[in-house]
This record gives sequence, C-alpha cells and structure tokens, in this order.
Amino acid sequence: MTTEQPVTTEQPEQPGQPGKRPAKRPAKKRQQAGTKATVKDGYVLEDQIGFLLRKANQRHRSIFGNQVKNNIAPAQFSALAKLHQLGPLSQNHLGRLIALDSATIKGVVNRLVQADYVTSERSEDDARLRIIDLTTHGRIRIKGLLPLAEEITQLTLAPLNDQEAKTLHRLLSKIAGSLD
Amino acid sequence: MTTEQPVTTEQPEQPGQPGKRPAKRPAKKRQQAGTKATVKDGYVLEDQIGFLLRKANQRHRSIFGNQVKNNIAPAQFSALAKLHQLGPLSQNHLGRLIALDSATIKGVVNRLVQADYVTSERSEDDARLRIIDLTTHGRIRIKGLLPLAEEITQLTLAPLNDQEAKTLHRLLSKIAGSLD
DNA sequence: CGAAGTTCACTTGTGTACGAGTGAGTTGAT
DNA sequence: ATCAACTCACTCGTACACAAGTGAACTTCG
Repeated sequence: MTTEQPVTTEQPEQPGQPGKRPAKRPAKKRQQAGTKATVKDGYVLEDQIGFLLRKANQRHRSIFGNQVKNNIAPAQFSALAKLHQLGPLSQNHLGRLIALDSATIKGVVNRLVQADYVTSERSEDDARLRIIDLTTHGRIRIKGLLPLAEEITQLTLAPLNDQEAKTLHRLLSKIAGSLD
Repeated sequence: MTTEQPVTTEQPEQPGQPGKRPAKRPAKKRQQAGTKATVKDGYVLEDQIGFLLRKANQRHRSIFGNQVKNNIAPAQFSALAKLHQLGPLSQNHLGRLIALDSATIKGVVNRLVQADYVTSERSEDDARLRIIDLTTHGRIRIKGLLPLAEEITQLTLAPLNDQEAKTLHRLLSKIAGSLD
C-alpha cells in the first residue's frame, strides 16, 4: 500500500497568496519548488481505511436523505424495520439488534414516539423493561419505506458491478463483525 | 465491548406477550424453522450496505478510541494530520480536505484551539479567512500520533488478508468517491 | 463603478454515537 | 430469604454530521 499517490487530491492552495483563489483550479501549479504536497508523507489520510469508511458512509447517508426526505433518519428507519420484522421488543434489545447503545436508542425511540410511529410501554412482567411496538401509523410508514431501501442500496453501490458489490458486502461483513 | 457474556445470545424474557415468542434472534443463522421473522422478509437489515458501513465504522472508531485514548477524536486527528502535511490552511479549506462541512469543522477547530494544538488567525489578505495553523504543541502531538495510525489501520483490517484489504480499499474508494 | 454572484465563517436546530455513572428491578447462588 | 451480580432504562457530557440561513468580504462582469 501507499505505493500510489492519489493525484486526485486537492491542491494545497497557499493561503497567504495575493493571487487569490479561483475556487477550482487545475492544481499542479504552485508549489513545485520545495517538494510535492506530500512532504512529510508516508501517511496519506486519503488512503486510511477509516477515512474511506467515513466517506462511504457520508455518501450513503446523503443518498438515504435524498430518497427518504420525509423526516425519517437512518437509525429510525432501522428501528422501524426491525420492529416490523420481529414485533414488539424491549428498548435495549431493539437497540442491540440495530447496533445502538442504550443512550442512543433512547433518543431514537423518543423521536419515534413523538412522531407516533411507535409506543413505549412498561412491561408487566418485568418492571424494568420498556416494550417498544409499532403503531398502525408506524406500520404503514415502514411498509411504504421498505421498497425504497432497495433503491438506496442500488444507488449506493452504483459505482460497482455486481461482482464487486458482492465482494464489498462480504469484506465489510468481515470487518464489521464483532466489535470488541 | 461488553465482551460476550457466558449467556452467549442475550435472549431476554418474554416481553409480556403470551403466546408470542420473542423471536429468538438469529445472530447470523437465517432461521429456517420458519417461525416469524421470515414472514415479511426479503428485507434483511443486516444485509443492507448502509448497515454494514455503519457497523464497520463503529468498529473502526472503537479501535481508534482504544489506541488513541488521550482525548483526541478521529476528526481532530484528521485535521492535525492534514495541517501537518500541508501547512496552514483556511478553516473551510481544511474542512473540505477532510470531508467536513463548515459547521462541523468549526467545532473541530474550536476544540483543537482550546487544546492548544492549533491557532486560528484572520488572514491579512482576505478578511473572511481564518487561517488554521499547528502550534508547536500540536506538531509534537501529531508527530507522536502518526505511527499509531498505521496500527489502527492494521487492527481494523485484521480480519482480512492482504489481498482482501487491498480489494476493500479499492471498492470503498469507488463508492466513497463523489458525494452528490 | 456597481450589481450580481460567490465564498467565508458562523449560528441554530436536529440526529446519531458513545463513555460513564445512577438507581430501580430481577435473578442466581448460597 | 438474602445478598451479590446483573440488566434495564435513564441522564450527563462530549463529539461528529449536516441542512438551512445570516451577513461580511471578495470577485466578476457588464
């Protein structure tokens, strides 16, 4: 790795330059004298897996937002989908199933309750539990949204062919696996 | 985290639902027993690329946190690394280079200033600009951290062999590409 | 020159994310 | 029966992440 340099990277653009900045410029002018932009390299941010994961996520979230618009965020979508699939679940359990910790699922459920997509009732069997269940409203909503999920996936994977998509899926599964 | 309990799968008690099994979550086993869960399938959250991306990101962030501990967050690290690589940059420009919008980079820079890792000065050439630059303190810090980045990447990619890691890198680059 | 358009930084508001800590409720082992 | 261990939900604090809007500063072009 690090054998290649992404020429695609942006130009550093001298900040103190009186030449001013035309937003987008053919790059590769300027600093040539000293060294390349990668003076103290060996470490190239753009090559880091973490950076790529974040960018990929960004793109997906952007696509999701474009498709879903109507005020449902990704985590909320996951929660509704899970409830639709499995039926009533305790709050923490639901959170675990969609990889949200108890602090985060709390906020997600709050917003879903507020939107009248789910109910949150104390369990009779175990006074600690809060059972989350879809409302009719929520059930209708998620049913309408599920088809969109397909499209979102398609769009996200658009730059890849089928084979590549499958591979990506497999590799991501591997590294997403067990968090510990 | 919260390493696997001896109980293995959590499998909580009945959510106060007589006659309704709590859908014994199949960790990764597609239950063929046909009880529920399979009914409205076709949509499996765990198979969605977005979910995988989020999980993968979670794992990376977790590893990052374990390695870096000392109060530097991923975005802050990226910012310092970029400044170290390219020298002083305007705030927005820096943000663009590490894929943070202007609202987000503001917060990141604020925290870096507060930690005395960077300075933020108005440009003389362009009164709109805020030039962000490393302090000596910040330069030392990032220099000490860069080697860790290597390790973080290694750990994140640990479940993959070299070939797979390369492939993942390539495929992620493709879908992370242009946000629009 | 001056209007139009752009970019900059900043703010507000919302939504994930997670560590750490709390207290009530439950269970298992003695 | 009881206590230790555990789980549940909750709160607090911090850190991204982005949409949308503001006003000042700069550029371009007519």
